[in-house]
Amino acid sequence: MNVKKHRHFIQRIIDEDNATGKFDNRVHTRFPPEPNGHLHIGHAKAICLDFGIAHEYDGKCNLRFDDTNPIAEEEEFVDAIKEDVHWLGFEWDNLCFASDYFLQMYDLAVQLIKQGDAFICDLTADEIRKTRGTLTEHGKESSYRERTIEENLDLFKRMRSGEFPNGSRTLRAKIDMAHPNLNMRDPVIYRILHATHHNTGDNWCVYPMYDWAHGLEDSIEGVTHSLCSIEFEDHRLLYDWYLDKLGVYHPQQIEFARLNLSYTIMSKRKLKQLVDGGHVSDWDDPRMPTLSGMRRRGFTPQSIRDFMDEVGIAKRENVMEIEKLEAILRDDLNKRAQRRMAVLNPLKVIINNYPENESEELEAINNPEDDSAGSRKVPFGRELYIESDDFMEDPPKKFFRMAPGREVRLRYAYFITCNKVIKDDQGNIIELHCTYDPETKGGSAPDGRKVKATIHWVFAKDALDTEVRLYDRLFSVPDPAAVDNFLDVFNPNSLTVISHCKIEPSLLEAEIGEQIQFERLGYFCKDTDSTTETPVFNRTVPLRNTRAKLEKQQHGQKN
RNA sequence: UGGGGCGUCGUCUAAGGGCAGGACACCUGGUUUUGGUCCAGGCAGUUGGGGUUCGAAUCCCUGCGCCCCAGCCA
Repeated sequence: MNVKKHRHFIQRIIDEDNATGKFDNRVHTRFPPEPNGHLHIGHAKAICLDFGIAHEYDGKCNLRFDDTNPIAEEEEFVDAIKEDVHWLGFEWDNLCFASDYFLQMYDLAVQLIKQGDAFICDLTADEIRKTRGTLTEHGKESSYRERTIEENLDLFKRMRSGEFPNGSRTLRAKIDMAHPNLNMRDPVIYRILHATHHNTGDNWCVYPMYDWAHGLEDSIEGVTHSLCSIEFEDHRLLYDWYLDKLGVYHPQQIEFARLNLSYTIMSKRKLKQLVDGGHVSDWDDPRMPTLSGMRRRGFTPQSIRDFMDEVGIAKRENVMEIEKLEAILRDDLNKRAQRRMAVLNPLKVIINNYPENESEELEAINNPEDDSAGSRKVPFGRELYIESDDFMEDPPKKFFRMAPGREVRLRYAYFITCNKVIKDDQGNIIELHCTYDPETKGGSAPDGRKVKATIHWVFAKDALDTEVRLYDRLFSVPDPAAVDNFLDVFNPNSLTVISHCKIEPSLLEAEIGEQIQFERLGYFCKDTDSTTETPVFNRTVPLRNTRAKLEKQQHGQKN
């Protein structure tokens, strides 16, 4: 029992800090999204870490919007992010906005100027870039670097009051243009942006840069461990420099590797491109790796949290296989989803020896993994629909399902045998004539004879007509981010819409988003696009299918 | 080429001087009224070379490889 759980490097750091009393044994984290798009599965890793650490150490975690760039940010995204964090199962201690600290940040910038550690620079963005130097060459100091403190103070005040146009001046830290870390070469602290901010409106026309803002946000909120992704490692030096120069409370930044998932992308910029370009319906398109998309697709928050436990926390670059996510999803869904029967591609079956105009109700188990889910009645009669894939007129060796003269079981119903195949003019199979054995009611034969297959079905008279949407991976290659143009590898078959599917009538009561297993097919949920006339179901994930896998392998060998 | 990081089964991740373990994937077989679930078994790894040590994935030295940084984005 009592298995010693592995502690990842961040937990070890915190354990050490608590042992030495570095932060008075407080643990306070924050999840700091920029409201410029929807959260995705990569953010879920950070959310589970930030909130998980706080919970584990009986500390606090803030939800903080890092809203320092009014051009990219929207209120709509603030709401979406809050909804997603809640849905994932977390409750923040404080709801914060970087923009609430704009005045404090401004005052601290004034302090920095007064200390002689910052100056107003009149160089254009282009000139700053050209004088920054390169990876191997030093930069050149700005000609405005030695302005007097008084002049800097005056200009900064006038920048704030709106006297100057966008891009005309910046406030820059005075550090070292020869520094090997490019972030230390007199980085910009404030830029002029005459833009309306979602939170502060037109109160400001100067906005702080990330490096300046982020450390101050952490400091103001009393954050102890500021967890961020690995690309900010280079920025830690500057994070520390600002906090030290200012002499304010100094949290510790710790970096970890972000999550990558095969066959998809995590770049918010690219996801936005998919939305804006109409390649997907919206941020919550069920194919998207966004939390809103995954929710609509039918993922449970539990499955995402379980996945993050498997992902682990480390610094090395990683790509999780999408198959692992699906395995964990199925594991969760298998336990919680009720079973129903649905036929995606209907083939009519007529049971000739079943009395016309009669029907009966048969008992079906709702979830074999959960006795408490009970059972239901499913209607049965003379005319049924079965999956057209479940019949082959001339079956190959390993095909166990229905074929002429072969007896199979209709799940929870009877054994039936096909004795006539009806075709249309083009030779397509349109109907099967069968006989049933009344002695096999419920699905077992009193004489003990066996069948090789059990197939699902729906009673034609009571079947509901529905649309089903099948989803496949968004991209056709494992690493779409590595391709020149990721749109070139967008999977054209990522969405397949099937109409006139037949589902059992009990599905009328399904709620939007409720997870259901369509027996032998996969896990599905009712989509928000459903209307009273036409319910729409999303396939969350197919069942594992060794049959299809084998067929695929055999097919691959032939070619 | 400057700086910052990272190298353990195919993929993720443990082992922090003492039997290289787990999960997913893959392969066998069993159970089964879902070709699902479940059960049993199998395959498979320490970036190269030196050194320290009774003992090295782990410590040291030295190669090699990969990732990030030259936004007035975050």
